[in-house]
Parts: sequence; structure tokens; C-alpha cells
Amino acid sequence: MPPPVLRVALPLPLPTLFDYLPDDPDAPAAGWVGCRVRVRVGPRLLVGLVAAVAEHSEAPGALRTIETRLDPAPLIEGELWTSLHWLADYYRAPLGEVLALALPVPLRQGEALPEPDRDRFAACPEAPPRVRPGGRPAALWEALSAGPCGADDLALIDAGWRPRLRRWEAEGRLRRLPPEPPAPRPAHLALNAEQQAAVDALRGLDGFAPVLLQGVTGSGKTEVYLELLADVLAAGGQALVLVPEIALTPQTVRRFRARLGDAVRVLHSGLADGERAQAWTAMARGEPGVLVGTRSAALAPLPRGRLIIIDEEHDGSYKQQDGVRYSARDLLLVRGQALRVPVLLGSATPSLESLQQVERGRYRRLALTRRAGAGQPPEVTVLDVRAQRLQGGLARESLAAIEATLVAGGQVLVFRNRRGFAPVLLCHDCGYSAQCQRCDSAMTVHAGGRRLHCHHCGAQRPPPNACPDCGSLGLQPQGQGTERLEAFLAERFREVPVVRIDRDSTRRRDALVELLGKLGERPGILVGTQMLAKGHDLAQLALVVVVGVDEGLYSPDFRAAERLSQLLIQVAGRAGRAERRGRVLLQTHHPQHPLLATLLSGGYPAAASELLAERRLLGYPPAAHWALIRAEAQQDADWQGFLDQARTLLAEPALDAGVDLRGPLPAPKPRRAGFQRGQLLLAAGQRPALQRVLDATWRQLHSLPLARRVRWSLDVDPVDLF
DNA sequence: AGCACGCCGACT
DNA sequence: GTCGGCGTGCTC
Repeated sequence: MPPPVLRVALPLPLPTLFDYLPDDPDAPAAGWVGCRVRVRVGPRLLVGLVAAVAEHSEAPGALRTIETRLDPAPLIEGELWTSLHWLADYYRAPLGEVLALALPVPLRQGEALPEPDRDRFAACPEAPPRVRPGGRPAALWEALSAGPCGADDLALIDAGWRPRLRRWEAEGRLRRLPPEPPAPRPAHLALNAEQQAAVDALRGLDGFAPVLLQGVTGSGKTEVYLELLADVLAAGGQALVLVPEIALTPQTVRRFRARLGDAVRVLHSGLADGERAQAWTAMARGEPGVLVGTRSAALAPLPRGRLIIIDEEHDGSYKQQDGVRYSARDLLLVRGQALRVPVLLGSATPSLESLQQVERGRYRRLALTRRAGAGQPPEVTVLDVRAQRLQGGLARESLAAIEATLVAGGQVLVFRNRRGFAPVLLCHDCGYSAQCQRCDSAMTVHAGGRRLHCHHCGAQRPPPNACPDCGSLGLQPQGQGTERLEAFLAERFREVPVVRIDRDSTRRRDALVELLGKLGERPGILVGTQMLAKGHDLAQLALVVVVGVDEGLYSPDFRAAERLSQLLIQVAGRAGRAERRGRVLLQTHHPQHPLLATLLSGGYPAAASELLAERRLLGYPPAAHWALIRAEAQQDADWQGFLDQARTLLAEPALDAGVDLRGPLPAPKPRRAGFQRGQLLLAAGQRPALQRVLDATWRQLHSLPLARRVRWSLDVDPVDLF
């Protein structure tokens, strides 16, 4: 019998598998699938996964033999294997890239699975090592002799404990004990009636069940999660909790650990590669536990998965915006189906997609309408700033309210969704504004006016001394960014701390926690962007001043109004969590704007239902299904040419399937980082029609003559058109 | 994506 | 006379 052909998925941007011969032709053919192999690709060595085993190869030339088999047993299998195939299919991404995305870096590079880190060690008293009394090794041995120790205990005594224990273990001085079974700690928080009803309803679910848990800010969704997660642990199962990037803070993790104990594992981009590999491997081994993580955690193995929770399901960070452009939320719904487990989508401000699913009876909805702990909803006032002179961007009423709140011992949040000093550098004589030289957008003033930054491409330069158009010296920063608000407020309210929270001020690791710590519980002012909209409990926060949301009211982005509504509700929800009723002041030049009016009178549900009706009228998602081909090149002619070829390729299948082709058109921002950009939109009434067209064409997109001359991407379910 | 091969300008 | 620019094409 001829040896089987191994069809290997490699981390290359190519829509094909590569065929190789096994190094051991007698190895059982079926056992290869899901195992890593190291293979030669041209002159280099790459790690890939065997995606399939075939009897013959269609490859044109002679096959090469794999260099090394890296796994005796599949690294990815079962439900995860199936779901990752779905991901590659649905988003038209090369399988090898998807599989690489799912593996922690060390495994992607071919390293062996890490050793379990939750094992405990105990001393064999009959074989003590020779150690100097009083030293760290002696202290380690003493601890091990007193009783079994885990990694956490040992790291406290000696940060370099691992090599020493490895040696002692090899010398037979230690016993290795399995990890302690996870034990949820008893609940110390009583649930209110609504929370209890939600928990009861969710406990009754069996098999796949998507549920939208729509709870107003402060209604205690997390307590509901924790109850259900404790059930999962008690039954020895696994669960996944997906949280937005900025919400995964030590505070969040502490809260989970307080109720669920050490079985809580964390997975996010801030961790070292080794730690990520540890968490991944523990899940892959089927260790009971709760994995709390950001987007990429949606790709973690869950062989004993019992429950999936997507917190803040509307959050934009769940859609990856480069490389494999997948939605972690949508992937988890598919995984929930394959695992036959409930998928809980939590939000105070659900996405229009989820609300539509509820309307259609595909998701069940559970509502939490009351704030836990008898808190009241905040009192919202719209401030018309048209007729008045602002001071530092703030209205008289705002300043008075800030003052009064501080005097009463409360904290204030000044929310402004623009970082930097000022959004524009403007010439007061001729109207010139400083533009980025490589993009079509204004540069943001930073460092109190001493620097210009482009927020689109990252370019920086010093500001011109005089206006390049008219020579005037009247160049002035126009408008307010968080940096300028901070400076103004610090000057105006000298007696209290003023802390700025945005991407600039929190770039350093742990900076966010330090800054919030600086404020503490004392009266003070927080200035910041949407980073402040979630994640941290600010118990003393009594007043929220929202500065300038007007850009969001008239943005060309079709999702801007939805995002603005969500942001306003989330920010407003930060005010007055405890005994005191919070206040929200909304400064605007458009007090009559229908969106604001609806939000004020009917809250998020009313606004969302109007926005959904509008999307249906306009034929926008979720009423339609889109795929977007983006292309950029040094010259307009190149992207244009590529998209023309793409359109020709798509024309017939699209016509047959009833899919609309719109474009090629210049992108809303036609120039970025020196590249000219354009796009071609595919719009379908039904998802299957769109998928049929992509099915028939996507491989050929890769081989279009101009495909290598331009940078292009295919985005299925794009969240915006930029 | 890499990486090699390949054919035209400024340098020891 | 070469080193090296990045256009084009391939990787089982």
C-alpha cells in the first residue's frame, strides 16, 4: 500500500493545503489529523497542522517528506477543530492562518506542550536535599515538607523555584500531586428577585440555547454569571467568559476569583506567551475551570464546555479588524451550537443584531430592569451650549455642578471621546487646518500644542510656526481633547486630584490601575475617553459630564448612531451606583436631535428599535448581509484595476444569487498612510446567497492578476466601511 | 507572507 | 567591474 498523503494547513495567506509524505509510512493514517508537523516550504521550515489525509495528491510536482512530526496525538480536535473549519469557511480565511491564530505562540512555533502548572508538590521526607540552612532552597524544602504546595505558594518563597523543583523531582525527592479540584466559594451576595429569576431560568436550559441577558447598568449581570459558573464548576465542567479588551482588569478577575476560587484562568494579550500557553493547555486537557478572556479566548479549547458567556456582547472589540476578520461573538454562537450548551449574551445596550434575533424568536430574552442594591437611575439633563460662551469647553452649568459635587465629597467624570489636546490646529485668518501629509484627515494637537499626531496612521510632526497658506501667526488649537480638559480642570479645581484616562495616559502596563488608585475614594475629577465607559466600579462617582458627542450624531458611519447610544447609556450608567442618585449633564449643540430625544424619553430600547427600523428602511445590516472587499495601493489606478477585475469575476455569480455589487468606490477615507484606498461592497438580503457568491469566487480573488500589486482584504460582516 | 531569481544604477 | 534596488513568481 502506498503511504498516505498528508494535507497540511500552513500559516500562509494562500487558500490551499500543501501535500507531504509522512516520515513514518506505517503510522496509522487517521492519527495524523490535527497533529503539528514541521515541513520544508521552499527554502524555509514552517509548522503546520495536518488538516486531512488523502490517498493521492493533486499537487503538480513530487511531494516532499515532512521534517518532523511534533505531536503524537491531535493538538486540536473535536468541536474546536470543526468550529475553526467553520471560521475559515465563513470568513474565507486560509485554514492555516486560522489554526495558527488559535494556537498560543510557543505551540505555533513548534514547542512541546507546557507542563501542567496547577500540579502540587510534596516532599519525600526520606530523601532531603543538601541545602544551606537559612537560604531560599531551605525555605522551599521546609514549605514542601509542611504540606503539598502549588505554583502560587512556591513563587512567593522563591521566584526561581521551577528549575530547582525540576531537579529535585528528577532526583526523586518530590511527589507530584494532581491539582486540587476546583471549589467555588459559598455565595456571600444575595440575589434580588430578578437576578434569582434569571438564574432559575438559565439553570433550566438544556442543550444549545442563545439567551440575551439585557440588564440595565448596575443591575448585577455579573452575579448572575457567577451563580451559573459556580454550577459549572461544581459539576466539574468548563466555561468561557468573553469580556471586552478594556474590561479585563485585575478588579474583574478578583471578583471572579472571590466567588469561583483558583479555577478561574485568564487569557489576554497582556500575558506572557508562556502563561497563555499554560492556560490554553489546561483547557485542552479538560481541566475543570472558567476561562475569562478577550477576543482570542473565543478560540480556546473547551472539551468539557458547559456554558459560554459573552459579556457586553455589543462591544466592538469582538470583531477582529485585521488579518482574519472574524467576530468572536458569532464564532461562540456556532461553538455553543456544536457543544450543545447555552450561550449567554449580556449587555445593557445590546447590538441591533441581537435585538433582531430576539424579535425573530431565535434568542430568548431575560431582562434585569432594576439596579441592584436599590440604586436609582441617573437624572439626565441636556445642556444647550449654542448660545453660551464655554470655559475650557465646559458650560457654566457644568462647572457649577462639578464644583457642587466636589464640595459634597463626590467624584466627577468628564467624558470626551477625543484624546489629545485639541482635534484641530486652525488658522484663524484663513481657515487652514493642519492635515496629515499621508492621510486625508486633520492632525490632532498633542502635548499642549507642541506636537501634531495623526490618529489614523500614527504620523507625528511639530506644528508649523506660521500658517503655511497665508503666513499668519494666528494658528490655534481648536476644540477640546481629553488632554486640554485635564489641563483646564486641574487649573480650575486645584484642590482636588484630576486624573486623565485614555490610550495615551494608560499606555504603560498597570498605568490604569495606578491612575485610579491615585484618585481613590476622595473627591476628584476623572477625564477620559470610552475607556471609562466600563470595567471599573467607581463607587463615589456622582456626576458625569458628557462633552461634545455631536460628531457622533452626524457621522457618515452607518453604525455611529448605534455606538453613540450605547456609549451614552454606558457612561451615564456610571453615575450614582450606591445610595446617591447620580446626575448626567449632556453638552450638545443639537439639543433637538431626534436620537437624543428618543434616548431621553424612551432610553436605549426605544432608540434601538428606531435605529433598527431605519436600517431596514435603508437595507443596512442587520437587515442585509454584507461582505466588503477593501484594496489599497500607491496609485488609485491599481486598487481601481484590482476591484474592477474582482467585479468582473463576481458579476455573474452575484447576478445569479441576487447579490448586489456596489462599487468600486473610493473608501470614505480615500487616503491613509500614503495609500489610496477603495472598496467593493457585496450586499445580500440573505446570508446563504452571499456565501454562495463567495464560495464560487474567493479562491480566484487570490489569483487575480493585480492581487499581488495591491494590499487587499475580504471582510465578511464588516462592522464599518472604513 | 517570505524568499529567490532577475535585470538596471551608483560605488569601492 | 560589483552591491543592491524591488518587480514577479512560487511555495506541496
